[in-house]
Amino acid sequence: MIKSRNTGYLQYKSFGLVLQALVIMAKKGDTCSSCEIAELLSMEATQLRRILAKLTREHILVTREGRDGGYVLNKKPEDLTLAEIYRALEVGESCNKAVNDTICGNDFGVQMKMACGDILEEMDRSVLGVLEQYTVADLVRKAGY
Amino acid sequence: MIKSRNTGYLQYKSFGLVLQALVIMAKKGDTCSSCEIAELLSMEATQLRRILAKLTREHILVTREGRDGGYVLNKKPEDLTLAEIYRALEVGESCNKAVNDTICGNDFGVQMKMACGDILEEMDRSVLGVLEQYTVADLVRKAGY
DNA sequence: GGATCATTACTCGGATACGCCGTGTCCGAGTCTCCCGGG
DNA sequence: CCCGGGAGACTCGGACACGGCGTATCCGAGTAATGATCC
Repeated sequence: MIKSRNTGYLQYKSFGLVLQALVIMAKKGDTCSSCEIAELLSMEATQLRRILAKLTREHILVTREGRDGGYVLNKKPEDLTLAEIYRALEVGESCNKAVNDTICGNDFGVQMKMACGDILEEMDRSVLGVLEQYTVADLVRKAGY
Repeated sequence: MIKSRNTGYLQYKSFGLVLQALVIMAKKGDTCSSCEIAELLSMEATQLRRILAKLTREHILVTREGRDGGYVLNKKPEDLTLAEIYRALEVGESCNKAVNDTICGNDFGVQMKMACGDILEEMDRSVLGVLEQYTVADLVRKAGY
């Protein structure tokens, strides 16, 4: 078993936060600063920025610095599926990693890795299959308004 | 946003560890002490006990104390699905909770909770659907020898 | 009036301390096994 | 030989410290808007 501290549960939290942030951006349809989003979510602006930076690296968001800057969606909400977000935040990867890190390198570990690998992949595909069916626009609609 | 520390990523880790432990028990088909399992997994026996205690509470395992005691499966491996284990460890619940805890109680939060609730449930059902198809006996077989 | 440029205000993202959860270690309660003595 | 009882040993699970990750705060680099100045 690999001796690694918890790395990754934060991904699930990030997923929840990002979904909300994206809905806010989609509703406004214009650049949103991290401060105004953070206030709506009752959280720290810096933490939100750290999370949104990941989406920027994946070109889901575009940042505009300077006065009246902020984040803008790089795609239309109806073209942005939740699966893309899930992948960008590496939620599935971190879950997979969490399980795999519990498997040590001895013979038994190698056997278990073979046995679990397929199932873990199937779980991941299954979740992504669900998330492919929803877009940010769907969330906006479901949220009312 | 509820101010709560991370509670739950450990569930995924536990899932991986428990899968291995159950395979070991199924292979042996007899009572296994936490020590011998922990040694195979290169981990602390106490940590393993903490996790297996959950399965005992759910009557998936039975503990035998005293000399030559340990843990025994309460069902035949071919009747024990991975979904039961997933549920017993509350993996899905903790993921769900992680996302929901990011949603604060203001009006926007209420809207988001409505919008996300169905999707989160669907994700959970999807994962459980996959795990229903596999049993511990399948893992033992896939692990080869 | 229109263009140019310095100032300003506001943004994002990295660096640094603090706090809580997960981990490691230890110990007690409980019970099954084993061995010995007696019938 | 068979049975009962006590010692022993090994088990699980709860209690108590330590360390690392997540969080919060701060600050610097960068850029777009603004207003003044000049043509």
